[in-house]
Amino acid sequence: MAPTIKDVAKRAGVSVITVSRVINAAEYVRAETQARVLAAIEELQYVPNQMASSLRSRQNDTLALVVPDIATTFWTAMARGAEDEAWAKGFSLFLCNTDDDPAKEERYIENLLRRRVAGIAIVATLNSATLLTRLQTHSLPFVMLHRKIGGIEADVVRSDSRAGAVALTQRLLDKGLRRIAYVGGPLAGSLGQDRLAGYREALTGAGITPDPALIKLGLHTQQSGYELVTELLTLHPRPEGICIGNSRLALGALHALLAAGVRAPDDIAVATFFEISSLIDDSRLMRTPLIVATQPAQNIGRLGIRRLLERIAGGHGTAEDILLPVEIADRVGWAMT
Amino acid sequence: MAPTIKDVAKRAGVSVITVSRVINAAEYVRAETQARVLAAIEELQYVPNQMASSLRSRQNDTLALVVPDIATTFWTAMARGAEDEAWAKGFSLFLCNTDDDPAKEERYIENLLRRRVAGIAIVATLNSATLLTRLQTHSLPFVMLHRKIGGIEADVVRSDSRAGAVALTQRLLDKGLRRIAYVGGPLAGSLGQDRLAGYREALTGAGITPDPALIKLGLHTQQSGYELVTELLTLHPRPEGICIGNSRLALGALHALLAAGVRAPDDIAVATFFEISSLIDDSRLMRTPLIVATQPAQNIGRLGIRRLLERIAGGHGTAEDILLPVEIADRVGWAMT
DNA sequence: TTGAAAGCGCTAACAA
DNA sequence: TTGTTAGCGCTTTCAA
Repeated sequence: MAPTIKDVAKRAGVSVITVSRVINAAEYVRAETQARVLAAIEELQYVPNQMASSLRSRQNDTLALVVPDIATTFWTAMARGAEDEAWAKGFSLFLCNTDDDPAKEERYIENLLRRRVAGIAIVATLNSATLLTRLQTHSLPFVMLHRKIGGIEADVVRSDSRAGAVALTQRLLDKGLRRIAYVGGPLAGSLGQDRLAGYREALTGAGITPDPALIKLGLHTQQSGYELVTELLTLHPRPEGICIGNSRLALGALHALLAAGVRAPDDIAVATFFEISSLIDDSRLMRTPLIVATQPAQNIGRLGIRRLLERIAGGHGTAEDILLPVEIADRVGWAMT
Repeated sequence: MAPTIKDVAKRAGVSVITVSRVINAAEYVRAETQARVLAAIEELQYVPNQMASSLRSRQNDTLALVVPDIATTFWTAMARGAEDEAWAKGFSLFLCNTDDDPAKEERYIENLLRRRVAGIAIVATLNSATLLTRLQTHSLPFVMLHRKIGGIEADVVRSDSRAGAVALTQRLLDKGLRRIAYVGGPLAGSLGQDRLAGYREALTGAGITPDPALIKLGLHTQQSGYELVTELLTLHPRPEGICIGNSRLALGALHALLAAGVRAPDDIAVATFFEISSLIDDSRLMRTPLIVATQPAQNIGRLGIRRLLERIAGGHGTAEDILLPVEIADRVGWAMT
């Protein structure tokens, strides 16, 4: 049986509360007393029981990060940023992996409620709304990362998709291109909406009226990217550039160009959001020159936790929507990050 | 204030222990009583307090995984396997990120001891020995993943480095090559030793006496790989093939070949262990055909947790050293996984 | 099938 | 500066 605070107290000839004070680096302990207690702790190899402490003090230094997949670079970069920040502030981070599966997500949230974690940072799915409401019912502080869910009054930390899409499209415009297409996923979430809006905004700003025939929306899949771009290639005249809203779509798009013998950027220039490197499985694609918008995944995690801790500390006020800028870069081949 | 089991009991008109029985799906509760309790739980939105339960019952369903970096694909693949297995068995997994920094590792272990986690799966560093002894002192079950530390009597789950090195070298031999060099890291850990041993073994098996001049050992860095291969290229005659023990060394090696205008595999064939994709930052390297040994990261995580749970359940017996086979593949360009 | 009492290991609140 | 008492929310043990 592991020694308890009582054993230490007995050994040091003091009361348990004195030991508690030493452990918690509290004041009002004579140096000599403290030394005796520390010696007893050392002799008994005593390790305080965090659960007991937490139960009594109602203080918990555990946070949770809920992401779709801990094996995807975008999410792990975020997790890394979150972990660093939590660690720096003396908190531990529980990592939860939902696979975007509502059932798994729900079981995790339930688990976190039972653990009485101090707060949750979550990459919500569209089905998360009721779960998040549940958190509010239990007054468990949380922030949303990357994805903003409508109807929920809570802090969000995400990249500025609209500005990113504007910048990507602008790069194509700067090359003198005018017929610029857009390939995106479903408009269900704010991400898709913002990116399409950014594309339109850039065109309008350049005095171009967005052409509905050049806007193709499908699923967030490689297959979809392939099909949508293949459709675009049948147009006469063909688009001169394509702005793409998502990594998987981009991979499909590149495959479609390859299959059609269309070269980027000479025939059609490609500008795309890109989050993940793990899907690249074809070295021919890696050499396609692209304009890429990279999202500050690590910073989203870092600032998300920072905001969460502010909430926990009671820094109230209205919910904030924190937008971080995306970085635009020309890539000769893919650069993995 | 969150409702407690007491509140539920009052509302349902039963004793707290009856509520406890319902929560824990225990027997000896009349269906009608159970229904009343469940109704009360629902009405109060009661969520059991896991810390209180755990404190009293001395049962903890939390495991920990300690890895060098949660943002490196090899470790996250392992984490993913570990998480899946833990989740399937009804356990939660605490993910800890040490950066291979002994101070950080120690703080984490201390943290885990305080939390009274049920067990730890750890990718140990060479400095971990005393920490692991500490775990044994506290009878906290643990398994080592990927790296085997000498002098510690504990379960290990890792890939079969020796067999992997044999297979890589054999592939080069099968191409009819005879002058095969080896580039590896320090021999401090078992990994480096096993890989070098495998290389020697394959050569000896083919009737070739390993030539000390062809064996170059340095650090686990890209820089080291560059330097060692550059040295190899000054030999007359030059080696016809190189077996490399580590990803970073491999990247440096490829740079060296590129700089010297040596083409792989025509001039020199390269066979290498490869764990990470995140370091690839040069598209020219990606196109180099290689023979690659891939380690079953996810399975290491999965089986590690499985073994850990067996330990926790009291499946005693002597410590096992579980070796998983590596997969050897020819890669035309890099395939990211 | 249900309940009362005790206590897991710690800290808050107060007293000395 | 130190100690006493009570109790955090739950489960164990025993009794009914």
